[in-house]
Amino acid sequence: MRLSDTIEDFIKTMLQENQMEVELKRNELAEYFHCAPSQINYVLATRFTPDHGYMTSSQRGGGGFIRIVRVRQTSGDHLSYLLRERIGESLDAQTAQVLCAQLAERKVVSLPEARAMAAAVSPQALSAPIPESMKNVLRAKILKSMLLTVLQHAPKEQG
Amino acid sequence: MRLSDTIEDFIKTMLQENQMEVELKRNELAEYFHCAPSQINYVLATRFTPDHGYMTSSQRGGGGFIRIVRVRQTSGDHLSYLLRERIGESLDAQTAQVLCAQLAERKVVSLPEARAMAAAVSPQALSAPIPESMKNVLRAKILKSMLLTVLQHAPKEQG
DNA sequence: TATGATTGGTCAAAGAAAGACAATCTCCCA
DNA sequence: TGGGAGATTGTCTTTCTTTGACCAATCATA
Repeated sequence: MRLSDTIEDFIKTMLQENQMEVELKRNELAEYFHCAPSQINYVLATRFTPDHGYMTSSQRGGGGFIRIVRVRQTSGDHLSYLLRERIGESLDAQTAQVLCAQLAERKVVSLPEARAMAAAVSPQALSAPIPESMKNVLRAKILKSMLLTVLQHAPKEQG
Repeated sequence: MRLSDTIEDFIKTMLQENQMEVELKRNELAEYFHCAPSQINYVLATRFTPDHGYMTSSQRGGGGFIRIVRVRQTSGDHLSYLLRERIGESLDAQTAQVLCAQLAERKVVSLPEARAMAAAVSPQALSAPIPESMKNVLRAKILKSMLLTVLQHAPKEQG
């Protein structure tokens, strides 16, 4: 397994043990995993972004730290956020996969539905002789279309 | 026997020994068979396609791999019929909608899944400045991709 | 209040796979 | 025997990971 994945798992375990919020020391963690400190930043940048459902902040200097918080949102809010703000007119394949995974994790849609959505906007599904930019536009439309359909048939949410 | 056939058999044996799912290293396999790494891609492209009932994915960079998953066959090779004959290389919007409805009716997929699938290949989802023929090709690919993914995770069928 | 120690951040280069694609090569068959 | 489909190879590109050098902020303390 890749080091970055190991570190990712380690942090996620810490999060679960600490009410989805954790503070860590970059240098300590790097030493623990025998890696460059900047590798920690790499892991955060690629696996703990807002799209992944996390917020990070940090403080330098003596007693410095990195704080990671799992963001909570009601499923309805998340859905409208995706439709209104996040997806937009164009969406690359990678981001699309991340967003679909989050839909399931946040229980906005069921796991099978999330899988179907991810499949619909995967690189394989859209492999065709058209420019990547056009594929990204299609991705956004396809995903929105599916989300709207889910929304239409979703059971009404309790206030 | 041709090398490609040998590699094909090798992978299929691996699949049977590993619950129809396997991860391999392209370079390792190429070295094992004393061939160019790209030959592995050739084997995958010609013998492990969605039409053949396989889904592949991969990861580049350090610790990279290629994953191959065999989708469980439905009775009487119904899946192969759906992929090859019913969907084929191209599918117009109307036929796609009918097909999705049928998939739900015949319990090949659940109703929410069918809705998502229909939404993904609707005219609205694919509205873009590309020729209709291209859209139809995309429809077929998108639908196949979703169908395979859903069936791949479907509960085991009773004999 | 300056100053040095203590952290974390940024960025670019190096390394490690896999993908894309074109150029050959083989083998069969009309 | 010549053409074409399929098979093989080589090369260049892209993507992801790891590392390291240098920068910026904060704290402790003189």
